[in-house]
Amino acid sequence: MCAAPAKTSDADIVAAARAVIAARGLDALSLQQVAAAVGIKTPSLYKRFDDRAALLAAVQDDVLLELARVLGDAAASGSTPQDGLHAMGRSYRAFAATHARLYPLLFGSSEPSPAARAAIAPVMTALIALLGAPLALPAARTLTAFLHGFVTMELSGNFQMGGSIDDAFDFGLDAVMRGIGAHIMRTVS
Amino acid sequence: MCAAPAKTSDADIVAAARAVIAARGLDALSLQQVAAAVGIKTPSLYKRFDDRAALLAAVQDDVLLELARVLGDAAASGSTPQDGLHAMGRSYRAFAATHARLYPLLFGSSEPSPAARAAIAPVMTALIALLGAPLALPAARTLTAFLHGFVTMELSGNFQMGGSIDDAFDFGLDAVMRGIGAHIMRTVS
DNA sequence: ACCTGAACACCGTTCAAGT
DNA sequence: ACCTGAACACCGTTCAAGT
Repeated sequence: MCAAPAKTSDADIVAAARAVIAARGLDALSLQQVAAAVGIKTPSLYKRFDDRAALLAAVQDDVLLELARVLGDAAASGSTPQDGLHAMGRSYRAFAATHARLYPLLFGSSEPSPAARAAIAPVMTALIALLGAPLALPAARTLTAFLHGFVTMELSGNFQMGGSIDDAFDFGLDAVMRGIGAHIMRTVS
Repeated sequence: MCAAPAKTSDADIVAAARAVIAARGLDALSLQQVAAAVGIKTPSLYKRFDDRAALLAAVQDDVLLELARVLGDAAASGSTPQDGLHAMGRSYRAFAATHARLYPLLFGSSEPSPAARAAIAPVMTALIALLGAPLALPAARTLTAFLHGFVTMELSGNFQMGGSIDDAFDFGLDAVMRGIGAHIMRTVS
């Protein structure tokens, strides 16, 4: 029933694709390189992944799961929800810097994935503890929008007016955290 | 000296490329389509633009100049710097929604362009008036990071947890504005 | 069941040749 | 000066054929 033994595996292919993207960027990824890296020919990839987009989605999941672990660790490192959120914000930026060429992949596709849910879960948990359920969702969107926007612009070189980008991030993270907190103060009073 | 009269112009080519991207998206753009739209053959494009990237940069400039005008109008519509900034934030999101498939082009390249400077100029002016020069730069980066991140995630369909995205944007813009203001209050006191 | 060679329709880009 | 035909080196994808 198995005349041709498998030369590789789904996980090997994902790892090879991830390595190519990490080294040369998403645009430079070709299925030929991935196939060659795992020792098969290009058409064989289609036995395991529907198309290029499906392979990229698998790599995206792989990276998102790693991000979820990093953010979970950061959340656990804080003694208060505020501390945890601050640590997650800093870890997020550090993760993006470490995986600069992988990062654009994270927001490429739009289908809801368990990996994406896992990545935002610790943020939601901390915000629910801090602000309560009704405000946690818009607050999470505000925080993730800031983090994603900042990191994207930083990695793309879009901060071109000089000054310290580290300082801008610290300023911005503080401002967003305070803005979120100020809002609950005002609506509660 | 001019044996072959020009069938088209740089501006025509940029307009055609912009129209294709607006209709079908950046990934679907091919130089063949652009050339056909202006009535020439593909290789002729290389007499006017170095390569595909140069053409995209020209389209990016075209869109950025339009954005600069929209933001300038919004800034002028506010009677206070705060009002102007709020209006710019809302106009920015509206601009992105109207030009959804063009928007990803704006943050693609990283070379500093006069058009990009023109687009952020009204934001910087309002923030200098509001916070003073030293804080204006990190505040501008915080605000633009939030706006760009929010709009990117919204357009990519990355807000997948239900709830009103309009409400989240209003909440977030208020929070960021308040966070920026709160910071100056604290450092000034 | 997994892999491959060959083919298809497309890309961006170059360049000698036309007018 | 501007345009074109032909060619080049690449893509992603399909499919019949091998084992």
